Amino acid sequence: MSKRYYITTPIYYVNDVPHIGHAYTTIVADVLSRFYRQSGFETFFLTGTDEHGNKVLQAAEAAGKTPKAYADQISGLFRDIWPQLDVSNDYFIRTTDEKHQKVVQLILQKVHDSGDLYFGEYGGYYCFGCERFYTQGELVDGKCPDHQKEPQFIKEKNYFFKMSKYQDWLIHHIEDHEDFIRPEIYRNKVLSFLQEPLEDLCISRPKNRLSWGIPLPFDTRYVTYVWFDALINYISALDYPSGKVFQKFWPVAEHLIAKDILIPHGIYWPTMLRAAGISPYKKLNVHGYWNIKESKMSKSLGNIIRPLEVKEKYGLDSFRYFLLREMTFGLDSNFSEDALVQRINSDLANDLGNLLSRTLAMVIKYFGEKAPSMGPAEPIDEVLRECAVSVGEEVETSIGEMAFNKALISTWKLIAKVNQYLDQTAPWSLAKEKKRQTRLASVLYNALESMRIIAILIYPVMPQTGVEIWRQIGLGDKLAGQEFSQAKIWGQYRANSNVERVRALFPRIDAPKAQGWEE
RNA sequence: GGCGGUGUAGCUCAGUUGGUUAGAGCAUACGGCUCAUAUCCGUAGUGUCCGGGGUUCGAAUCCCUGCACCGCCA
Repeated sequence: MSKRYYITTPIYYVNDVPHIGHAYTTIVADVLSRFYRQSGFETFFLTGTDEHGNKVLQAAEAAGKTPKAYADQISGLFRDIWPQLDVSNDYFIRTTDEKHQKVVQLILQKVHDSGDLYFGEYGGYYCFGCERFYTQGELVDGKCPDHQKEPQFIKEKNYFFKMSKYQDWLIHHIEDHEDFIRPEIYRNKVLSFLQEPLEDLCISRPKNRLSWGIPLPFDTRYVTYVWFDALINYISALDYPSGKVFQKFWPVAEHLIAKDILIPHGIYWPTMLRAAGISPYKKLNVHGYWNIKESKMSKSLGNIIRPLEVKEKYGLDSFRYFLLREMTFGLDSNFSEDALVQRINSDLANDLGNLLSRTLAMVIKYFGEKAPSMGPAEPIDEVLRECAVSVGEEVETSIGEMAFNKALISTWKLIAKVNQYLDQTAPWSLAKEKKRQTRLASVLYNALESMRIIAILIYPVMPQTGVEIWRQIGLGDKLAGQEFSQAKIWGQYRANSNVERVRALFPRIDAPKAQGWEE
């Protein structure tokens, strides 16, 4: 079986503009797809927007627009931001796409035909703002906790999906597949949720109450509940049922989500797939939240981080590096400008940037832009080589485990090793001794060779920086085509390449450059 | 109220199935180098591992209990 990889982000709900949370999820997906592409996998990377439902309708009304026009606008914001963050998605799906709507109707019909949908009545307290029913216990002083409004008691007939029918199957599936939901903490949460009997899922909304949705194919008085609609994007984008892309990529599907949408992805979606006769996705990867100054990010606190503002101020690769280095996948992390500047100065400018700078400076000074060649290896060279090879393996393992911080820590172990190597071999001293020119060449070759490996290792996280290093050490512009495996083989750097010391990779940030967006 | 998580050096966090003087990075102090973005290398630390009790030859690690913060459910 050929190597394939399919990664999705959630489709983002268009009642909100892109913030750091969206950026994180999508950049992680980008890092993964770059890494797997680099490792010889045929990959498909999907993102998009979720556009139906009451909240969109309300936001549209508030903006004085039709829901479609409003959705077009916000969806456009998402579509346009990704290239600016070097996100290399293969496709962008919208739930208002005709192709998607048809698949939703197809699935609904299929599940209806097989008897897993039934028409029933439900009465309860309904908050129109939340577009959901509340139980008495959830209400605070009889009001919806989000909207501070009293929900109305409504009784209506709707279609229900027999989710409970698949409960036992799902429990067994999760128990039998250790990595189906990861990290483990979220797997346990889903399992504990499944300890209680599942209720059937209401999958319709009467049109007279909510018109902005996909009509049920078998009863046009109703539209589809947003989650039932949205989750299907993961297969409609692949041209389910007959698309070649679907055949190729669905068996290796991995979803990437934040913890707030664990239940729909961990429970609704696999049971829906089961009912529709489709195999479950392979893995659900769940990450935590970015807190801002120790508190939740929220519109009301006004502490929304705009990805493009961070990029503008500190550079894209610095931002991507920070996101991946700072968060332990699965746990919450803190975002602060101080921490970002700290990372930029110490990890990027001092360790990595300065390493490239000093290496190139010496090559040019002693060999005039023509990269030297490797001589006989001394013990200290062996130590460096072994470090590089093992770091390559560690990075590979860590990314496979979604441990991006560990992958970067390993890479920085190599960077530190090269700095130490230069210190111990002291090429500036060798340069003063005529007899030691061969050794001098060898030492600088090894430093350049290390930079070649480092460029490959950081490429998924920092594509521009990887390419920049590749270019400056004289290997051209084609880093993207390099196999990851080349990072684990020592001695691939081409002697006589024309090195070029263009500019500092990461300028130091001296003063607290800014107050600003996080206050 | 039920379930779960977290609480380790000034800061951010690692700590594998309980085992010798509890670790890393940053920040701090001192020393070295001078190729480099005043960068790099080396050395030095400091901790009632949230409190209390228990199991054990031995517990940050297991059990009970209390406190604080967080999350999910009701």
